[in-house]
Amino acid sequence: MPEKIRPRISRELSVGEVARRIGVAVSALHFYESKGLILSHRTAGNQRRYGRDVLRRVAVIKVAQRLGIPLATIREALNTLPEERTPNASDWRKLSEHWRSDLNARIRKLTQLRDHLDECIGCGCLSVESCPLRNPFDELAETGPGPRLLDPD
Amino acid sequence: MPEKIRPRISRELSVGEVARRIGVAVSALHFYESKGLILSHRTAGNQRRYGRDVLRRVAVIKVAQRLGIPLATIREALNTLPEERTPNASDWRKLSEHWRSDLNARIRKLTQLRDHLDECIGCGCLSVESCPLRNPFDELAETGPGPRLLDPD
DNA sequence: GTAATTCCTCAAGCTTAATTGAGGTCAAGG
DNA sequence: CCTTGACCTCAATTAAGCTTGAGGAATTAC
Repeated sequence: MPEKIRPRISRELSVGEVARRIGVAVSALHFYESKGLILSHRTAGNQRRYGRDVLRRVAVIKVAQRLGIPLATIREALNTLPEERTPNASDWRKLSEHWRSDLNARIRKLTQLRDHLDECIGCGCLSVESCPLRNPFDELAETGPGPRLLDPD
Repeated sequence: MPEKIRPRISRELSVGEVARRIGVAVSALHFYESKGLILSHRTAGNQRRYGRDVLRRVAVIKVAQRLGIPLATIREALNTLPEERTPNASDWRKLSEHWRSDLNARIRKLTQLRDHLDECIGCGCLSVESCPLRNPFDELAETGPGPRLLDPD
């Protein structure tokens, strides 16, 4: 046997390849693995090898982070993906639906804040009870009854 | 002189009073002071005393934090307020204007992200070059030339 | 006058999302 | 064979925004 199958051509990826291809640091991949967001198996020499779908997973992690979702929450969402098979388009779509309502809520909140900003900072009403900017409970208003601003979705 | 003017009735506030009235921890007020976001003077016994406008300042700090603005940036904004007199409605309004464009940019970004979410996570396009979700440079598009989504302000 | 609060300072700890470095191993090319 | 370069683990460090605790002083309440 003069030569093994060359790993460069196999569909398994090393940590450095994954890092280069999706533009994250190797240390970040180690970190994501330690937090349970991605999985790898090891070669005989204890090096990580990833299946191709890790590229998609990490891409999704980066997108979710831009949405402001913490890693722990991203991990939970990723854990809803099937483990027994490679996730398909429909699986990924479910993820994005999950986050879309979250995103809509956040957009709504920021929009509310913006719309009250001048009004409330300019005036003297910055009290927790009366001011829509200060009231920490308008979180509730987002999911509970009451008026909705923008994108009731 | 049977009794000093009672500090409770004076317009000066102790750190605990401020904390209770605006719903933050005393330690947070200490922290804001150490970071230069608020000022106090001291009694003969070295205790902090605040002018009334600290209530407004801290309320504004909390609102700005809900907008996602880091304390260092909030401090810079607060430093544009006049020191020689108590800030008036117009001074505060300038602050809110400063943050509004910031806010609009953030809302725009989140909205873009949302609009591409299904499309891009569902499909196979999550590459840094081609995908609007993955492209880290669409930050530039917000301040540079090119199409604008929502609220060109 | 004394007990209960409240306040003071300073240092250390917490969380998130990583990065950096030390010390050592693995793999590939010449 | 031997030198790079990529990889390994583990511990420490970073930054933001605070909180917690220790040890002690000031203020208020009775």
